[in-house]
Amino acid sequence: MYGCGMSLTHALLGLLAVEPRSGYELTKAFETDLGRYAWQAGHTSIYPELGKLAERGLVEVTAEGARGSKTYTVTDAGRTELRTWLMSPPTRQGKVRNEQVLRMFMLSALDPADAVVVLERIAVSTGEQAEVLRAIREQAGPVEPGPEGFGQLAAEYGLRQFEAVHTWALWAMEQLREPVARS
Amino acid sequence: MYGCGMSLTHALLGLLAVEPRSGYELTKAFETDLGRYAWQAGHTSIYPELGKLAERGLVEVTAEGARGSKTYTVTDAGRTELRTWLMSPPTRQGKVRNEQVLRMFMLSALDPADAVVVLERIAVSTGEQAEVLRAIREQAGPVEPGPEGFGQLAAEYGLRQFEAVHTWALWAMEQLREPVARS
DNA sequence: ACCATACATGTCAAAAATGACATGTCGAAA
DNA sequence: TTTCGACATGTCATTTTTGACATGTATGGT
Repeated sequence: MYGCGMSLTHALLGLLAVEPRSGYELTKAFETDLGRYAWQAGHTSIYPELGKLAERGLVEVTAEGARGSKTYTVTDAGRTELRTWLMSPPTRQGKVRNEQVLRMFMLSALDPADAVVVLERIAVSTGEQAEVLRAIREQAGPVEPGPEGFGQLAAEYGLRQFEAVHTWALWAMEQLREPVARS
Repeated sequence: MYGCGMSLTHALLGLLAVEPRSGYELTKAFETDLGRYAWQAGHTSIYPELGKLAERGLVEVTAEGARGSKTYTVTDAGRTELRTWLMSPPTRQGKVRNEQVLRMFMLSALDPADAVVVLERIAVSTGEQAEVLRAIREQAGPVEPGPEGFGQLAAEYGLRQFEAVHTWALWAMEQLREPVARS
């Protein structure tokens, strides 16, 4: 009976399924989009988890390089485990923790004037981040097959997410500024 | 020096700022939209946290009702703490953990045929959930001032989120089905 | 030769979260 | 009247996560 906090396990398995990497490289991956939108983790949880994964036979150390680096590769058992997780319908909804979204939900604790200030900041921030991703998309061109293509899928996901929050924030400000509509 | 996992603290403070509630009612609140999109927590973390909040003078027990229930009310200090948190610009990006989004990022570990199956499921699921929220919005009418109005803001946020993921999933399926565009 | 920086891995105590267990109340239906 | 389910609060051992600390290597600049 293994514990149920399997998400880090699968995040690691998923990254290694694309290509073998060292713990250090995996840590870097969590500092980009993956960690920003999907799942954050630091090296202090990644290294021990890699050890457990190796014990369970889901990954293997296939090379040791300079500066003591160890390259991990996913095994067949690991691939099976990952596919099972991805293909299984999410029975109970997965864990969700997002501090930014929490702030939005807590807006009701502010008076409307303060809420508008916070919404304004959200609108600016998401607008900028969407702009960055749009620029990246232009450079990349059409979606190609293979791992890079999948990366573009994730980037597009992030872009649409930011755009949605951006327009929502603008809409919400409008609602708060406009006094209640009279009949 | 208090720990830095302050999000549950502020979630509780924010809920109590709208109206006084018991631990049980707060737990229920985390089982709805708040827990689904923003921050999940069970009663086993809520009750101890309420105790700590009371110790720090941020909330008070203002009534004890039937079946041993205790109604907590936020104090002035609690309101100040909450406002400080909400109005402070998010210096380093907040913690993010979302199992669903993680699955989307890990799609690259599947072959395109399997990925399309998963995307299909996401599209159906988000489409349904968006439909539910749209129905709720129709019943509720225009956004009004006060706490209910803010609740509508959060609902609209959820709706737009689902719509964005829905159209993204459809788009992504299109990309995967269509073989690479020839020049 | 020295130094800063990025590379690279780890431990460990403390804090936080989870799941299992435990206890008891109140109202309504059978 | 008894039993069921919702109400209501809690503990506790285990697991998970974090932040601080610790160690050492290769590279490029000065």
